[in-house]
Amino acid sequence: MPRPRSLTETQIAAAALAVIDRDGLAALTMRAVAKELGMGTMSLYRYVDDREQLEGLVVDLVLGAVDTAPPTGSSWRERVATMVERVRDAVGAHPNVVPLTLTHRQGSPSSLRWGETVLGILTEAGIVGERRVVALRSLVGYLVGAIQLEHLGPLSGEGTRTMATLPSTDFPLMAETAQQAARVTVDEEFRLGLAVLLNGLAP
Amino acid sequence: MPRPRSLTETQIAAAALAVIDRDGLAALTMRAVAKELGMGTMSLYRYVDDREQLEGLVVDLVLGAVDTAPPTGSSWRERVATMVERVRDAVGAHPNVVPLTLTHRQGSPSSLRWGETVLGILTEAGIVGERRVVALRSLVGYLVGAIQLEHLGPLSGEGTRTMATLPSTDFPLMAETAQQAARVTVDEEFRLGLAVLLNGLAP
DNA sequence: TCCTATAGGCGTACAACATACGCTAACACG
DNA sequence: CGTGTTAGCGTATGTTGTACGCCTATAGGA
Repeated sequence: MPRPRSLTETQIAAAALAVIDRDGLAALTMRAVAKELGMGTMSLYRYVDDREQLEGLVVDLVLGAVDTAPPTGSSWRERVATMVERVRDAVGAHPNVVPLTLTHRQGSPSSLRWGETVLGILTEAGIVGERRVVALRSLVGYLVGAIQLEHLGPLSGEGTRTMATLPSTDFPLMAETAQQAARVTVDEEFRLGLAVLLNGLAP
Repeated sequence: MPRPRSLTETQIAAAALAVIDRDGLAALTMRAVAKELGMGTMSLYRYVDDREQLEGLVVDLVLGAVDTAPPTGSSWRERVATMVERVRDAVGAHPNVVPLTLTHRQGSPSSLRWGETVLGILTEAGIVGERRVVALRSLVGYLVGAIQLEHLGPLSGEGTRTMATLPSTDFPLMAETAQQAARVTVDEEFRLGLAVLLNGLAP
């Protein structure tokens, strides 16, 4: 009976994501998103209660791109690693949204599906009960932290270079480690750290 | 020759931290901090270039409370765990600053001292070279991620309760895991996850 | 003792922001 | 062809970070 909506939540999230990808996270304003959609600013509020809700939609969109189907791989470690790396890749495709992924609680369907798949792999591997709780928690913790460090942290890219030029007298081990770290790819570091964690899950 | 400064950076950071602790992170405005210091708003800019720099001072203050002296403990794992938990405790004392700890690159002296001490323990344990790089990176990654989840994430506190009331038909393992997780303390989860990681570092 | 250079303190001003409110017009259904 | 509902939006408000320029407190030299 009433006038139909002309926009879907996905379209709105896509517009916001386009703004973020193009102009950075600081450029995410209600005005900018509305303009991206070709609407007036206040029209956006017909679809979204709040700026915070808009940010949530963006996170959902990015995380929704993660393939949550159980991967086919030989060992359970490889399969879990694949699941973790899928999230890393999805987020890595939109580096500017990284800060949002934390502020916004991920109770989204994508996150649930992802967790369900990972728990399935762990269960097949004989990890159940409290050990499974800790395993999932550790994996998510490492994933979140590593993504964060990769995109904002001191140990990656520019930060490593800065540390490598430290006064070696005050922090000799840090300086040495920074130089060694420069010879390791960001991808390798992520994978190797994940391997350490998976290794620690062994019975 | 000129008029002397009446405030130290620490005093400013403390005032900002007081505002954050009392009224939340959203209440951190230049006006609020200035009022907390009993000054006019613009006077703050004599000491700080930017709001971002002010946030950096707050993070430094919180992280500066971490004891970076090498702990006395039997095994190297225990000593590393102590170092990691010291950071968790320091940040946990001011939960509202958690989002700031990530946005702001930690090249602070406290972080460097902390890293140096941890690297020392790892070196004593015979972990050197690339393995040491990966070890430090994993530890920091887990630390950052776990803190984040603990304070903003879906797997802790209220989030767990929400998940426990999920439709068990769609996500049976997630629902089961959430119920099991409810019987594990947040502290226990953090420590056990850390133990998994440390276990994985074994040669 | 007074003078002066320097920098601290702050009032005002402005642009950008999120968002409340209320209007008008478009649509679906009878 | 009405009529009710809602989309779209113009206007207005309060809050934010911060540039600018004034006044004044202070320390060192005269």
